Amino acid sequence: MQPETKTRILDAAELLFAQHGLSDTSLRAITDAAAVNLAAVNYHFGSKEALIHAVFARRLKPVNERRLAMLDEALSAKPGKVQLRSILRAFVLPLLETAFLPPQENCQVQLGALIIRLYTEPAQVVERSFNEQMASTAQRFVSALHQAVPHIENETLYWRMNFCVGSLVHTMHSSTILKVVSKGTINNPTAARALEQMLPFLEAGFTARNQPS
Amino acid sequence: MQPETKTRILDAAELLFAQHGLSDTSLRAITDAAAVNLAAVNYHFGSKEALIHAVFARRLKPVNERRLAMLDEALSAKPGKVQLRSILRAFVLPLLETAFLPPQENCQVQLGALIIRLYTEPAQVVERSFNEQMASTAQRFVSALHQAVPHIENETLYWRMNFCVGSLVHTMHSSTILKVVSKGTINNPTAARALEQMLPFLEAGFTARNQPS
DNA sequence: CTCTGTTTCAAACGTATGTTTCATACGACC
DNA sequence: GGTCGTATGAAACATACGTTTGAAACAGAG
Repeated sequence: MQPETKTRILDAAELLFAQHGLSDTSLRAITDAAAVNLAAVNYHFGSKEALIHAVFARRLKPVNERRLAMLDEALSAKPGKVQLRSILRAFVLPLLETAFLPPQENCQVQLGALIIRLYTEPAQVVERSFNEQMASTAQRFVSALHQAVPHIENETLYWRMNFCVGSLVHTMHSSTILKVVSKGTINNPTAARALEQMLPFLEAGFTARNQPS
Repeated sequence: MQPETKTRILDAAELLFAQHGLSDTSLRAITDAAAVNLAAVNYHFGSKEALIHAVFARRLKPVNERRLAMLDEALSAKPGKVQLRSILRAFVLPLLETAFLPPQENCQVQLGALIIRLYTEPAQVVERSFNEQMASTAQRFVSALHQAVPHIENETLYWRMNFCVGSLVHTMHSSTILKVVSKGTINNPTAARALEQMLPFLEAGFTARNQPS
């Protein structure tokens, strides 16, 4: 028995989904890349839709677990004064590090491009994956942020959380755009580089007062 | 002669592309919605790919023109001291106002969901549209920002520009996510509301110093 | 070895896709 | 009114898709 078949499919599917999108990746392309039989997908996963769900779940689950672990640590560090930056880091770092992970031998994670699919492919396929993995996580971070910057009203906090997610997702996805706009100055951004650029930006944004323009 | 056929196709295609994605929208679905013959698409546009390009060009061109016009105004207002916020507004407002436009009679613009496709559908189809419309615009804004916040080094400016685009794109796209996370508090965001939330956030982010964490 | 449950394989099924074809209808111009 | 370039129409084309089928290969247990 080769239990590798399932993971081989997952690896190939993840890469191709990230590169070409969910709909533009055929099961035949996946099974060819994985060097398995076409019928293996339906045998092991049941359907293409179920495969998509499995691909996302495999990556998002550990990321969100690490996020919440870091958040707990950030919240318990100083009971009185909650550090804004450590909360932001807990939200941002696990995703960035996974996204900018250098390609492994068998399985090259392409989380950035993959996550974009979560936000674009409109079917319930993806909405389910998102709600399961992300919604509760986001809720916990919002309430943590509320402690860190109590002078910011709730609605503004939601907006800024949204901006934060946008910056994060876009950073993971479009390092190519970054390359183009910077005329090649920024070539191969690492997670650490992205982090040290991102945290001051977000921190300043979250503490800003909403003075009228 | 009905010149409306082309625009009817464009309108239907734009709506369906935004809702279901480029690949998941068939020409038959478009022509059915537009109440035109199936062959009309290939007759008027040549191919599905050319139709996609036309759909994007129709919306992005006026947005970028307005952006550059507002940027010129912002730069010429005070020759000595360039206002950061007016630059950011020039970059953000045209897109937001188009994205949050209430649905018209014939043609309901869905620019937010549409733009996401630009960043996701990886084919050269879309890359061409992006490069044509966006690259030069971004360049001009970066150099304008350089005047407004001269104490920020160039690489950081590129990163922040990227964060800005991410916040913008994500805001236009995921008003539904905003609704979910805010538990319904934020229901139907307008362009003005998004703007007054976004500008202080971005302004603070752009002026922030990159102190180490 | 035989039997049983699991996994692989080649082939086929039905359907949906983008594109093309060719005949018809329309509208302006001489 | 006849003619020509443009536009529409119904139908067909070839291909690619997700899924299913049924037989073969394989594993471990009795």
